[in-house]
Amino acid sequence: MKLAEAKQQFISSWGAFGTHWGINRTMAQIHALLMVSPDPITQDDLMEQLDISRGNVNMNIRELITWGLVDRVILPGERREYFTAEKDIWKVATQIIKERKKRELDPMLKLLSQLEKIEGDKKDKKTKQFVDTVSSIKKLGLQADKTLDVMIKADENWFLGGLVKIFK
Amino acid sequence: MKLAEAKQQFISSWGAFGTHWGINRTMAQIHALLMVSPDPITQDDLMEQLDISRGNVNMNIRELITWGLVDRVILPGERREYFTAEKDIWKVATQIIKERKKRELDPMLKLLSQLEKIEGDKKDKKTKQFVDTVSSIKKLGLQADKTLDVMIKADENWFLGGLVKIFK
DNA sequence: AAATATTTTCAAAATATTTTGAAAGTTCAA
DNA sequence: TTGAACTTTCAAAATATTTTGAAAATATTT
Repeated sequence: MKLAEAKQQFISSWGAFGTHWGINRTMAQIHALLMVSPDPITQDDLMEQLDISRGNVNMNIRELITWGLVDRVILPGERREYFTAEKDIWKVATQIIKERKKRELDPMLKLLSQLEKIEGDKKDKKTKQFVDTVSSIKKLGLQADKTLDVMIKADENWFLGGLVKIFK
Repeated sequence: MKLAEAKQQFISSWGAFGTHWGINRTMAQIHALLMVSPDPITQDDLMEQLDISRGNVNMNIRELITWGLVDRVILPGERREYFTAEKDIWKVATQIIKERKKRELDPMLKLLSQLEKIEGDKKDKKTKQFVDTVSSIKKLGLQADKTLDVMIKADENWFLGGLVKIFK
């Protein structure tokens, strides 16, 4: 397989993969292309290589920037903006974990705490099942929250090298 | 807050939550309702309580069954089918992890292995960046794969009680 | 076997999401 | 300050996904 073909496959699969994770296809594809591009590239490059409109590129690039996965780069003497993606995959992963935790896990835990405090007779079967379900989800969520915090703080080598041994 | 209101909130939030995870809103809502229902319920109950059509319920219930999160129950002397959800949240989590690993992680790792074997000069900057990116994603993916396998095999108490201490 | 109850299917309709592209906005060199 | 180069916005169009509901299939009872 040649580079061009492999690149296409990677971009296309990464896009499909992204849709399973609540990320839109194009955003994931832009991210994929930027990750395999050694040097910063422009919006026009992205438009051409992914065959999408200017507005689409602009929108999704900005979203990637708010996720902390892509940076704007100003090349000296150049008028146009260039873009580049974080290449360290560990940093990419922790960045994504950090953001999703903030956007999804934290609000969910907050809600579950509210719902636990429901008024009603604990002897009632329906009430009991509700509280039990909500509490156990919250418990698991809190655990995940702590575990992810540790992961975020840990450095790449510790994770890649050491974690499995601990788990074994 | 009363039970009815809390239940509504839980179902609705769980649905919204699900969409961030590639699960459709209705499927997540059905799952939520079944989780807080102490006894098995029918398709008609789901239709009424969630205000959705029969076909919709049927489709999503079957999907939940293939995910291993919901079971058909035949009550003795009853003609209609009833449905019930796994209530042990640890089992729910491991089941979801198991399925997503199979559906998403495994195929992705397979693809990345293919893409690594690209023909081309490693001294070429573009080729190098491509191989580096693909390899490091694969490495992280393999690690996640192993870690998740260990989690799936571990029992609930070990995870809920012991894991954090190890991480600290 | 016929009637009745229940479940499944799936084409069409409804809804939601993504994409486009042209106009408006911004920046900057001359 | 002007105008060319570039970026951003956003309403409308295109596309994708979800939902409906009635008909077909299946199962159960009489």
